[in-house]
Amino acid sequence: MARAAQTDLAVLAVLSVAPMTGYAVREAIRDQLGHFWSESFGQIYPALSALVRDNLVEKTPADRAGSSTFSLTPTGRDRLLTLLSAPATSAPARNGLMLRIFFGRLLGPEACRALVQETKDQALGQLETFAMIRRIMEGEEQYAEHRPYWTLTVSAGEHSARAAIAWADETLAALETFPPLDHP
Amino acid sequence: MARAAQTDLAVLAVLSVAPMTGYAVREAIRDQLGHFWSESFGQIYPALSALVRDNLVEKTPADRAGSSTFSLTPTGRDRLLTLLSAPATSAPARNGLMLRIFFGRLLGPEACRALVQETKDQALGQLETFAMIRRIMEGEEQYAEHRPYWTLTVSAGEHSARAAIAWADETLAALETFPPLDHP
DNA sequence: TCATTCATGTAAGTGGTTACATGATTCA
DNA sequence: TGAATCATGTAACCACTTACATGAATGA
Repeated sequence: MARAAQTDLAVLAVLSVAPMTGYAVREAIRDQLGHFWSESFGQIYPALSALVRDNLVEKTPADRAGSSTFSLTPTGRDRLLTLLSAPATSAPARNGLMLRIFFGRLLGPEACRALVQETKDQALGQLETFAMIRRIMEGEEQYAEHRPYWTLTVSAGEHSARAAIAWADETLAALETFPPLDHP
Repeated sequence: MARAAQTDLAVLAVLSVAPMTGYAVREAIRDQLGHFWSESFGQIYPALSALVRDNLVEKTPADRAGSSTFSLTPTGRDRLLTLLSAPATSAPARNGLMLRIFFGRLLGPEACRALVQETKDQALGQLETFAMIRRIMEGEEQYAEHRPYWTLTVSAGEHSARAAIAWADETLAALETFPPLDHP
């Protein structure tokens, strides 16, 4: 297995939609994949260099402004398909909210309510964001072939956010019935 | 900010329920926190050593079998409350499934259906696991004060799994209407 | 002219995983 | 007697984050 296959995958994938600069790759990852993927800034350029070295990506000479465009080579496209077909390795779970709720007896019901309310507010905000993304996507015609798939990921985000809100409502109600802290 | 605060938090938290061996800490994290938290094996003992060095955890001398019990000191309890009160730092999102769906046009509807079906099956399995956890928790009386909080995290897992199933059903239906790959 | 955005990188540090290594205890 | 479990650790490696550093183009 190649090292940093995850980052390679994301970079190759965004380049498959259109050739672009490294800066644009970063923006695409942040703006289009942002709600389910992230690459830290300092990783994209090293990854691009390695991909160019391995002939998976082609770099056009820099113009006078110093910017250059990167595009997929045929080999790069093959590699992308291979990576996409490989099973997704999921990062180990680390949900700080759940850890705090699990040991909620130590914090007490009041502090837990605050945490849950915060989560609910975030989920509500996410729903608004997704609604906005849907509106934006309706207007764009150039990526018509991709749009049905993109919509599926938005829908997943919405399902997840609604689930979070439903849980939060139940939990806020339940926490009202919990006894307060003995040792405040 | 302390280094490895996340691991310290998890270790201190499980020790707050009862004193135990390092091995038992590992098992508790895997078995009780497993569905929302993980610590890799090689991190627990170093973390325990550091916590002992900093007087947050007390280590009883090893018996002839070489095992020793760790327990929270009063300072350790304070530190635990501090860490629990700090805002949860969430790891950057990296959802391999969503990445593959987003670029689903490259894989084609059939391959996507397989991925989504797999996700649905996993979620169904999780629901069974949660049902089992609920049954087990009903029987245990010794941690009665913690149980209401533990139940909240199980409920969160159930909400999340049901949301995944609902999304999967919608998505499987939608994918049937997508045009097949042009370049197979 | 000055702030913002576009653009490309490097370097240090670190949190975390994986694999290795060892040995006692328990129970079949 | 031998396998599985309990128990404790180390070492190497790596992916990733954060901060640093630089400079051109754009537009107010």
